[in-house]
Amino acid sequence: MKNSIDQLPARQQQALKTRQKLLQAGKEVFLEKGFQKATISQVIKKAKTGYGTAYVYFKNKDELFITLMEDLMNQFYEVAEMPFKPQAKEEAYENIKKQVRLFLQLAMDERDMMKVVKEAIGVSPEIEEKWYGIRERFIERISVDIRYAQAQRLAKENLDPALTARGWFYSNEMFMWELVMNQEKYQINDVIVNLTRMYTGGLYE
Amino acid sequence: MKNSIDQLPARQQQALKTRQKLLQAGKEVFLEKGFQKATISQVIKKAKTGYGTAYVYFKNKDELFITLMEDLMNQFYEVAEMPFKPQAKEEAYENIKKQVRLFLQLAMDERDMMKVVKEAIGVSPEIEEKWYGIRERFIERISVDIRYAQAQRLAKENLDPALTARGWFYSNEMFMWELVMNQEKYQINDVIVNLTRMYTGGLYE
DNA sequence: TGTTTGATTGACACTATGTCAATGATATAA
DNA sequence: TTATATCATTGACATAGTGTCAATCAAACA
Repeated sequence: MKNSIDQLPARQQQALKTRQKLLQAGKEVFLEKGFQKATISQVIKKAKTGYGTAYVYFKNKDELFITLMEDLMNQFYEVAEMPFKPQAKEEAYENIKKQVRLFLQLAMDERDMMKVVKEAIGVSPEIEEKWYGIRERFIERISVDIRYAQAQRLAKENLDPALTARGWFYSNEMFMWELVMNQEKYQINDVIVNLTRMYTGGLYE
Repeated sequence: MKNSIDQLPARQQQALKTRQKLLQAGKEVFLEKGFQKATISQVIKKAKTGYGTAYVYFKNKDELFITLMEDLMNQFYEVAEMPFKPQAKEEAYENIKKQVRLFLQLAMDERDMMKVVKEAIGVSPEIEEKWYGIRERFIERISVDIRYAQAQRLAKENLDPALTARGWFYSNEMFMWELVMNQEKYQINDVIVNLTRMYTGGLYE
């Protein structure tokens, strides 16, 4: 149990605690005010620290938010890495549906936070970059899956894996944001079924 | 020729001219600095007017930018309203390809401005709203097209027109932004062909 | 106990916004 | 022609946020 928090020197303990207070207060303020309207003053007030203290632990508002996002983003990375080795078209269809559901469900489980994330992506280049990392990870992974399906003669070979993966993820991502911002508008299941049908079979007879 | 600019009272002429100077200066500043880093001070300096003058003609930076966007947005509306009455699957495929090309081409022709638009969408709820208007117009129009194709027995009837239209537009939109931000990464033709193939025929055999 | 180290702090300099009372120039009326 | 009304123009001001830093305070150490 070396390095357990409660046997650190009291000074470092205190510092850790201050940092935690700032993170907790930050989360509350971001959820309440949104990203743009949240200010450092509101955070330090809620955390009961001095103004300068926030800047000791975080370079600025963006960095504070990125730290708060990290957990959530790691969960997305996990979904992106799901294995995919279908032996038949039907199995592929089911696998795909399952991954779409996990992706959308994760976003909906963290809906309040995801709303703030969306706002933050638009405002802060650093946070946008973080999200692009997730996106590219998904697309890379889906590309691999498509190449695998093509090798198995399940998928059409005249489609470019990278472009197809990208287009497919874009639809998923945008529906995700739509559901996050506008839960009531669509049934999550309808979205999944329609997306997957489109992807696997196309629109035309 | 009633109301032609040069027979208005000199005072109104002057006012019009001031407004134009602000718009021109605004465009230059936005293109040079981007949306967030553009300031009213930079604009009025370039327009050679007093600080307060900008606020006489525009409520704030957002309104000034929206005025500058208007032309461009109307061009998108025109693309959205393109007619679509295919008699056969091949004709549908060609029609769709044509519309995708117009959409992407318009964005690329106004690439510098579209970069700023993208940034502005993320920062300003009013501007985001404007873009959502365009998006919904496209989706509405595509939904109609899909229903038409379904009625003609060209398109699969087990797909929901509204959801399918939305998913399809999302792919197009996101590729558009990708091309705008990152021209060199993809060949515009490859994108069009792959998107259209996916949409009409799906990924799986 | 005295000294060093590092956590904490708020005042400060800076940058931007949006408002408004004053100014100046044009149109109108006498 | 002159007086007056109208309205475009203006920059100083109040406000609100950011990020920095020299000073302070308390724990660790010698």
